[in-house]
Amino acid sequence: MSKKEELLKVAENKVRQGGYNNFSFREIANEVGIKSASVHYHFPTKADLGAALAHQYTDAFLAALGDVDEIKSKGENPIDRYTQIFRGALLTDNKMCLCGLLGAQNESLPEKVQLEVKRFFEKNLAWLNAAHTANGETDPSHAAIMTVSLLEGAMMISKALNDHSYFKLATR
Amino acid sequence: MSKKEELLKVAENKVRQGGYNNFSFREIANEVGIKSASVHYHFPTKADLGAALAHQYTDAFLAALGDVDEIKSKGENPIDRYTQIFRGALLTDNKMCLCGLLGAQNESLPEKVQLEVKRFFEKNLAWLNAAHTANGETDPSHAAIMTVSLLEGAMMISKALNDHSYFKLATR
DNA sequence: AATAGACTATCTACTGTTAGATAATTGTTT
DNA sequence: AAACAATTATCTAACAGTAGATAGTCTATT
Repeated sequence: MSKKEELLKVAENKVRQGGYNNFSFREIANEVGIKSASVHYHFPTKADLGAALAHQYTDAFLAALGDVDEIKSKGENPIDRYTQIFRGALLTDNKMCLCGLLGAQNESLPEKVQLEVKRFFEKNLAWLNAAHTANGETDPSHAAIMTVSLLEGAMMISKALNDHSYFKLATR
Repeated sequence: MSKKEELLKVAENKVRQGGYNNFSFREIANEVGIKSASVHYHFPTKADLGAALAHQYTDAFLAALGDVDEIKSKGENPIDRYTQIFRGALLTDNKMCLCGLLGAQNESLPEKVQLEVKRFFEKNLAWLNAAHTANGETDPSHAAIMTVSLLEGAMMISKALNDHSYFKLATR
């Protein structure tokens, strides 16, 4: 793994724990074994790093989701798949959704980062819309916002109460 | 309004925009017209201020909710009341729920603050449990976590997309 | 020779925090 | 009523630590 990739990985964990201000160039540089000034070679500004982080996260998330039609053709429910990916993020990593946390603190973020967070949710809603449509829902766009809201909210509250059983209960 | 109250008000707005790290003693001192050192007279440490903030927010929230039985006796639905209070927080102030944002970044917060955030959600769930019970729900504790998750999540996503119509759609 | 990727060294601005002083008010004792 | 003591709320000044960022240098690999 390149230093650049290592930096993103380390920063992602920190942001998912405490938001955009929860990492510094010095910290992540130390953790991957380079100097803080060298981080600026890969990411000119902190906003660039934050934007790259959210972009990469979104791409990985969409890749994990896969194609709605393909899921349907296997006889699976895409909404179950979606829920499982959220569950994995919380239970395996014990971390918030990166873009959920960034979205909540949206107003204080550099514009570059805001745009990437927006992209995450637009792509999510589009995918969920397609999924609910494929499921024959009468109001797929309503169902889409309900699904993502419930999951992000349940994640947030499970973190706040430090008890994942709340997430499990909400997604039962 | 006393300086102490002013400090809390100003800090609350900043935290609701960008989280716990989105205010400094200097900033809030400037905004209320005192010196940063004087803030420490009212709140020894930043953790004390954060905890006071969340505690006050919770108390005000509970006061606004009122008593479930009283609401029922007027023939109103307490869940509608609950939803309306969230809606007001988002549409009027254009701000996140304080404890929602803090809950999301829980891991990075001082323990004092974590405890107050936990209190917020425990009190909310208890209130919602009573409300759903009064409404005759078959599984009130499940309904309670669903309600608060959906509202917090919808709030987060509306902030992320900078479009309150998503909240309206989710709470239709 | 040129580029990539790191380095050293430094900058300015800001962080929470503390010490110590001051003035104004309030309460208590003479 | 006057004198003393304590409390409240603020101030100035300074601290050590951290923030993101920049300029210039070195060393490999291409």
